[in-house]
Amino acid sequence: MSAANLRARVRAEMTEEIKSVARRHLATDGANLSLRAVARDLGMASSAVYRYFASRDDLLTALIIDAYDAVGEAAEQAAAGADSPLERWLAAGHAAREWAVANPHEWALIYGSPVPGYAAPRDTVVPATRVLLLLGRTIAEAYASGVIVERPPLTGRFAEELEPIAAAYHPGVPARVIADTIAAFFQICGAISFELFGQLKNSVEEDRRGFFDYQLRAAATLAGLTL
Amino acid sequence: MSAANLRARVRAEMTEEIKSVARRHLATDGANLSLRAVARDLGMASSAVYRYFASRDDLLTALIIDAYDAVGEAAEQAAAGADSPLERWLAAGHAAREWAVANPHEWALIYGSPVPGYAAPRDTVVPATRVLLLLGRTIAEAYASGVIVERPPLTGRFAEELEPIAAAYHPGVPARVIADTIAAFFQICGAISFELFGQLKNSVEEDRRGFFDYQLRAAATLAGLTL
DNA sequence: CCACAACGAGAGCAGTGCTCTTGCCTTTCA
DNA sequence: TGAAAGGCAAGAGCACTGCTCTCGTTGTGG
Repeated sequence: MSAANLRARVRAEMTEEIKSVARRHLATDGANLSLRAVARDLGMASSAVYRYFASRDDLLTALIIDAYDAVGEAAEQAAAGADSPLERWLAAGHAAREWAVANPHEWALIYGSPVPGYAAPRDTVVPATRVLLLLGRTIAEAYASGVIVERPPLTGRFAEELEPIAAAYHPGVPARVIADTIAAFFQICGAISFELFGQLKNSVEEDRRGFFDYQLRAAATLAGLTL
Repeated sequence: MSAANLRARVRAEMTEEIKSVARRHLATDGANLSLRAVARDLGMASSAVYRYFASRDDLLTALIIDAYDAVGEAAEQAAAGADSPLERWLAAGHAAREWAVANPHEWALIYGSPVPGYAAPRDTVVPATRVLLLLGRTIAEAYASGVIVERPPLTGRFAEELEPIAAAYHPGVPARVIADTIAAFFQICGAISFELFGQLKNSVEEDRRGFFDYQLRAAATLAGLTL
């Protein structure tokens, strides 16, 4: 019993340790981290790592899922402490950015260019939607209490694709509101990525949080939240 | 004279050919393309490539500059054929997206995660700003003719960082208008990246152009353009 | 015409992901 | 309790990588 659990526990600890070291290597080598170097850091043969992850891509998948969950968790935690939709929106956005600033390479792993030759397995789909769903819920709640700006309904073929999704995740909320939330989400992620990927160099260098706050409020307006 | 040009011409052609093959490899291997494989495709020794590019990063830099110029050129061309600010905005945006869809890996190279260990040299700065500057000019022109929505001026520390930049590139245009244009630019790039990086999977699959058109108009509103 | 620089090829170094074999040691079950 | 089974780590090995160095060759400016 406890003996049987020993193996499993050791295995789980080892798996976590590998991921932890891999995350450190992510910071210097990005997505093409070296499995051999990770193994070296752990004082084990590279082949031994394959007992825990079938391939380097499998290790990456694990890191990706963890990253989605971490940023989702951070945003949800922050949002839980706010009591108006706008405050929740701002709290979630700032939390996401702060997590990204603290873990830039993990952000790049999930919102940056896809790793070449790497196809995201199904396990990543659900964690990947956490932040967007949180924003969606925030807007849905605001819509229910009538503080979302009234706008004409969606037109065009893409509306037919978006409507079932809107109905599934946020029943009762018009697809138009969801579309605007998605647009706002794109803007937020774009802002974070541009900052992290160094595209803000030589422009806003000091007050990046303030700049992001401005962006975040613009996104809120875009989503229909009345400031 | 003509003999002197021979070497130079052959060198220029060879350089272009290497870049061309490298661009093809970019499509399958992304930023960690193999210099050796490129050399093999060209029927030359890998060491010979080093006569043209000092390192793989140098090759990447050349590709990055070309990519910035290509998307900038595409957007400018499209914008030139439009005669109202809104039309110019939409034309530039769609042109950028279409270029990105046609050259997804080059888009990833310039707007995706930074290549680990790669520091963008100064040569990339100017081409990198072409699209944003085009959008800025479009909005500045609209502002001059009075069709930009009037909004309160910027506040906060970042405003002081943004004002000199706004004044330098678009004199007479308030920093607030520039900030909103940047926000719109972030949203556009975010929308393109999300589409290209596969994050739209299982949502909008068919009418992506229509969806992007919606995003683009939302961005225009964000920038203060009256639809 | 000739010294020189540009050039291509090949060998070589240190590193990579991944596989396969070998031996150890824990778990499991008769 | 003892033996079969299986998880596990290690090491060798394969084909690959970026990059350097050396060595002949070839085009070029003085």
